[in-house]
This record gives sequence, structure tokens and C-alpha cells, in this order.
Amino acid sequence: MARPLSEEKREAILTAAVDLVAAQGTGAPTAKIAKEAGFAEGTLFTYFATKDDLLNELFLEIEAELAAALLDDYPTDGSPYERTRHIWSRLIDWGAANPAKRKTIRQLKVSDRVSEASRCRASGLFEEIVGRLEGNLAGHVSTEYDAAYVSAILDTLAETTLEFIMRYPDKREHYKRAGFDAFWRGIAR
Amino acid sequence: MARPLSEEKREAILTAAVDLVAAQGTGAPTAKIAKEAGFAEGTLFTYFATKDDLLNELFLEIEAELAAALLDDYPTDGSPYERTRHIWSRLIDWGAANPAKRKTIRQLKVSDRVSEASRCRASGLFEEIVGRLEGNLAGHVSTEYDAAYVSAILDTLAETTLEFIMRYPDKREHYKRAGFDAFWRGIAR
Amino acid sequence: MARPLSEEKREAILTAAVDLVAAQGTGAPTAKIAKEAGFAEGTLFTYFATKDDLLNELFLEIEAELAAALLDDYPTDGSPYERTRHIWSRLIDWGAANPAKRKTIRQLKVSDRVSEASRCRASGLFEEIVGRLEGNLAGHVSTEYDAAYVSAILDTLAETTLEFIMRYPDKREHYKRAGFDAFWRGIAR
Amino acid sequence: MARPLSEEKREAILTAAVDLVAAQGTGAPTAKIAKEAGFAEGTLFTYFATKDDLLNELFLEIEAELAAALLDDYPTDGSPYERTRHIWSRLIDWGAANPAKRKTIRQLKVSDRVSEASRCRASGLFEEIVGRLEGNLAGHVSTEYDAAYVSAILDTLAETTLEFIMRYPDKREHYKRAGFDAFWRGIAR
DNA sequence: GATGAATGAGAATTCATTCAT
DNA sequence: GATGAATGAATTCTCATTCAT
Repeated sequence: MARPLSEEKREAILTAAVDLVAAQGTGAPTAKIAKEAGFAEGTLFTYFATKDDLLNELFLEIEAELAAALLDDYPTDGSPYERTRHIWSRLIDWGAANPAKRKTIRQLKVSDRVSEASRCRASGLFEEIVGRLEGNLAGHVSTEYDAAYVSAILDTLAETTLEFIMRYPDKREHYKRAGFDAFWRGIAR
Repeated sequence: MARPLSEEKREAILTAAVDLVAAQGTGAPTAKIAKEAGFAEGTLFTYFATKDDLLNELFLEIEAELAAALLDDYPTDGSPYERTRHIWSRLIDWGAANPAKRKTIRQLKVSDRVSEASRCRASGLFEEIVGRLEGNLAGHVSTEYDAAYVSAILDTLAETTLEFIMRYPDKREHYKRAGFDAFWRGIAR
Repeated sequence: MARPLSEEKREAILTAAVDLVAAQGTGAPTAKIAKEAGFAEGTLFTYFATKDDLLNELFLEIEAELAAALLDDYPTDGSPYERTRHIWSRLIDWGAANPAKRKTIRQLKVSDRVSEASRCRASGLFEEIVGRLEGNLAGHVSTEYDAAYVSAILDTLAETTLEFIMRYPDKREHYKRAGFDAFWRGIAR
Repeated sequence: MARPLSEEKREAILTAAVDLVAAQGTGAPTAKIAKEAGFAEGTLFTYFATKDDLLNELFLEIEAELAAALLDDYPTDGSPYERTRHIWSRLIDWGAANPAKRKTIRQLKVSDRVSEASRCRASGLFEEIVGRLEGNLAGHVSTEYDAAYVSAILDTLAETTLEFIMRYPDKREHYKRAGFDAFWRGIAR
């Protein structure tokens, strides 16, 4: 059996970790995470051998969730513009709906506790998305931009756009559109 | 005065802090920072009352340096495009030349140890730049984009571009140009 | 429960604290206290959240023990003189038997680490004794002396008497009697 | 020259020490004491080789001042009762006028930083007073009480009385009289 | 499997003292 | 003689991890 322990409890710990890492960074104590999850300190270590393991799995879990969200309900039949917009839309919607997870990812991305291996695996999770993006943009993007760079730009513009959306929630649709416009025009041939 | 508090030593501590915070995050021990700077543990605290003070001052110091770098040698006579490009160019050059400082800023930006007050003061340091940017782009930018958002996009694109430059140093000029193009086209009317 | 917090261990820490605070004052290191109690440094803090908590609880614990000792085996049927003497006798006996606790109490009483709240609660522990003293002395004491002042005099004379007893153990009974005589005569109408 | 350094500055440091030791105990930092006295940290150590020296000299200085105060204006011609009362009166007056010094003495008396030697020398300062007390009381005191014990009782009753005077300043004369009455009657034959 | 007490290696400070200026 | 920066040992407290129950 791959995972004999209760998946439910494992998730409870990861959920608690999201909140605490978002608020306090990777320095958040395992004891607090365990308590927030409703467990005793020691229990955390039956689900994650070390704190670093927890942090790395947390990272991968959120990245996987995000990757899945981006492709959910993907309009295979849509135009390249529509398909690209769909990914952007999901990016913004998921980010707006999960501010703590976004904050946690930002913390983890700058932490040396997340291993190179984890970062690689996380990259892998987005391979399909990058591939689709590449396909969608084939006729639109300038030759200056390779797929990885385009993806990174999309991601970073979404991040910035989300910051403005969090600051001015009333202008959510405005920034969502403006952000995508900047992307679409920016990379255009 | 016996020995005056030397600005030189203060800078030595900040310099050591840059390296260690870049590598280990805000959790880097003050003892290590002091030792790296060539001082005894206690000496750090004659220059910075608390670790939080050190972190906040470090943040402001780097931000101030960056802000100054962006306007250095600013081509007042240039065209709006040239002036904007100049800021972009400085952003990329400073970033490429100071990877540890960039990493440190990223660490500090996600840390709750950097106070709201420090963040405000840091914002203030970029006011003039944002103002000039706004002036430069007056005739170019789409009405969708307010000055703050434009500045944030410029900054985030530079950050992303720098990541690619660090990864592929050979393609520095390529990415530098491509990144600016994306910006200039992206926000265009 | 894994291992329950044991009252026994808590007492061991308090006992160690008595010895060290008596000898070194409230500056006695928690590490030494823990080691003297037979524990690792950190263990102390699972029983007392902070050193101040330890000190305050130590204070209250000793005061409670003393208060209990004074009323132990109290001769309800005795004459007022006998009953008052009984309290004096207990005071002296407890003090002579517990020199370290006496020393510790003296240290704690002059320390600003013992809170006003703790002092109040300690006062409360002696309320019954003060009340009984007042009743016992009703027919004997001069109107000059209120109950609180009488109690304070009894206490301070006992303290002084104990110092002489410690210095000249052979004369214990002599000083014990002489001290009480001074009290009884001193406050007489 | 016995003391080549400025006596004035030495006194300034001792005065500052009184306030700080009264408030914070012997743990009061030398740096704070120096600053309160108007000097730099290091200057303190040209007047007192170590903190322990400062503490011991502080102790002796205050004890000497008190001893002198008790005999000031001593009524050589008065009756034994009057002469004894005079000492009591001085004790109370000095104590009421110098609460910080009293508090400091209490701190120092329980501190292991005041050496046995200092305690002996302090005792010596009161020898004359004890002698006079003995003479005064020759015809009055019960044989139960040796001179040292009588002196200690006088001192401790004064201390207790002063506490009540500080708490109820309106009743100063009442407690001052009542305290002495308790002493005088208490030790009487 | 769950619990949480026990552990001890750090971590940030503090502070008496020294000594270059 | 005065100054106060420099020092590093000592202190309180935290926390990941272990393991007896």
C-alpha cells in the first residue's frame, strides 16, 4: 500500500500548514500546525517524517491543485485566444479564491527548505499546461518568446494582477481583463 | 567619543546579512551574520537593536539602492520610449549585478518581520520613479492601466526576465530586449 | 495521554528552585534549576511557561505551605494565649526546619518579578490566621494595634528570632520564648 | 592619596545606583547606573573596579549614613527612655525620608554579592549604637534579651513600622509611637 | 496509531568588562 | 580621566524530533 495512513488526516495537517505558513512563513512551528489540525504534536510526524518533508509535500500539493485548476473545464473546442484566456481566468479565479495558498507558495518558493527535486516535480506538473499554451499561441506569439518564458510571464502577470485585485476587490474584472490584455498584446508578433 | 559607530561596520553587517538572508531566509542566525561580517555576536546589536530592526533596515537600504540605481544617469532629454527603456535597463542591470540582493528582497517581501511602515517607506522611495514612468507613458499607455499597476508590471516582468537571464546568461541581451518589448507592447493603447 | 505532567516533577523543579534562589537570588539560571531537579533545560518550561511564572508559583507554594503549617494541629480549645503561642511556635518551628524556603521567600519578597497579584493571593492565604490572631488577642491587645500591624509584628519578630536561632542553635528554646514574650508584652494593653 | 578620583562623581554613581537597585534589584545593569549618573558606561569602572565592588560600597555607604543619622543630635543628657526613643525616632525619620535607600539595603542584605566582610564592617558601624542602647536599657530590659537581640528587634520593628507608615502616611505619628511602645514594653523586665 | 512530555541544540539578547581613541 | 564600541559568555526561551505510555 502506498499510503496506509488516513489520507484525511494527512490533508488536515496540510490544510493547517497552509494557514500557518502563509501567516508566519516556513518558521511556523510544527506543534502549532498539528494543534491547528486538531492533533497532538507528535502525530504530525507519523504523516510526515520531518518538517522539510511536510513543507515539500505541501508545496507539491498546492502546485498540483493549481495545475489541475488551470485545466479544469478546459475548452478544447475554443479558439486559441479563448483557450489561453481560460487558463488566465482559472489562474486569477483560483488565486483570488485561495489567498493563503498563494501566500504559502510564495513563501515556499523562496525557501531553501524546498528541494531542487521538489521544484523539478512541480515544474513537471505544469508541463501539460505549458504545452497547451505553446500550442495555443503558435500563431500569435512573437518568435522572441520561448514557451517557458511565455509561461513565466503569464504566471507573474497573474500574480501581480492578483495583488491589485486583493487590494481593490471592486475592480476585479477590470484588472483581470487588463492583465490578460497586457499579456496577449505583450507577447504578440 | 571613544570609537564612533562606524558607518563602514554597519555596512559590513548589512552586506553579510544580504548573503545570509539570500541563502537561508530571514531565519539566518544573527550570530552567523555577525561572524560573516567579522564581528563578535554582540557587536551586531550595537548597530541594530533587534534582528527585526536589522531586517527592516536591510530592506530599506536595498530598496533605496535600487531606486537610486534606476534614476542614475537618467536621460532627461530622451524620448519617452528611451527614458522608459533606461529605467528598464537599469532594473535589469542592477538585478543581474546583485543577485543576492534581489533574493534577499524577495525573502523580505514575504516576511512578516518587515513592518507595514517599512513597506510604506520603501514605496515612497519609488514615488519619483513611478511619477516619471507615468509621465513617459502618458501618450503611450492604454487607459486600462493606472500608474501603480504599470509600475508593478514593469517590476514583475523584470524579475521574471532576470530569472531567465540568470539561468541562460548567454541570452542576456535577448531576454532583456524581449522583456521590455513585452512590457511596451503589453500596456500600449 | 502519553506521559502526564507529573505533580512530582513539578515539585522537584520547585524544590530545586528553592535551593538555588535561596543561594543566588532570583538571578539563579533556569538551566541550573532544571539540572538540579534532574531534568533537561527545556523540561522546566513544560512545567512553567516562563521563569517569572516559576518564581511566582514558587512564592505562592511556599507561602501556602507556611500558612498551612501555622494552623496545623491548632488548639481550638486552648486559651487565647495558648492559641497565639501555638501560631508562634509553628512559625519558629517551620522557619527553623526550612531555612532555604525562608531565604527564598525573602528573596522573592524584594523582587519585582513577583507580581502584585501574587502578593495579594499570598496575603489571602494568611487571612484566616490574621482573623484568628485578632480573635485571640481581643482581650489582650492595646487599642493602638490593628490586626494587620499585630500580624506583621508577629511575623517580623519571628524572622528576627529565627536569625538568632540559626546563629545560636543551642539557644533555640531561649530565643523562641524570649521572642514570644517580647511580642505578647509588646502589644499588651 | 587615598582617593584621587572625584568624590563628587563617585557619589553621583552611588546615588544613581540607589535608585536602580531599589527598583530592579542587584540585577540593575551598570550601564544604566552610569547613564543615570550622567556618565558613560565605562566611567563607572574607573570609580569601582567591578560591579560587586560598587554593590559592596553602596551597602556600606548607606549603612554608614544610617548609623550617623541615628546618633545625630543625640541627647546625651536625656533619660534612658528619651535616649532610646531618640534612636527610634531617627530610625523612623531616616527611613521615611529615604525609601529608596531602605529598599536598596533590603535588596543588598539578601544578595550573595555583598560579602561577609562587608556585612561585618557594616555591623561595626552600629557598634556604638548597640553599646549606647545597651547602656540605656540596662535598668529596663529583661535579662532574656542580649544587646544584639534587642538591637535586632528594634531594627526589625522599625522596618515593619515604616512599611505601615508608607502605606498609611496619615497615621505616621500613630505608628511611630505604637511601634516604639511595642518595643519598650516588649523587652521590659 | 495517537499522545504529549522530554530532550537539548540552537536563537536572540543582555551585560560586565576592556581598551582604543 | 572620560568615552562608548567591542567582546563573548551567559541567559531565557523555542522547537523539531523521539519515545514511553
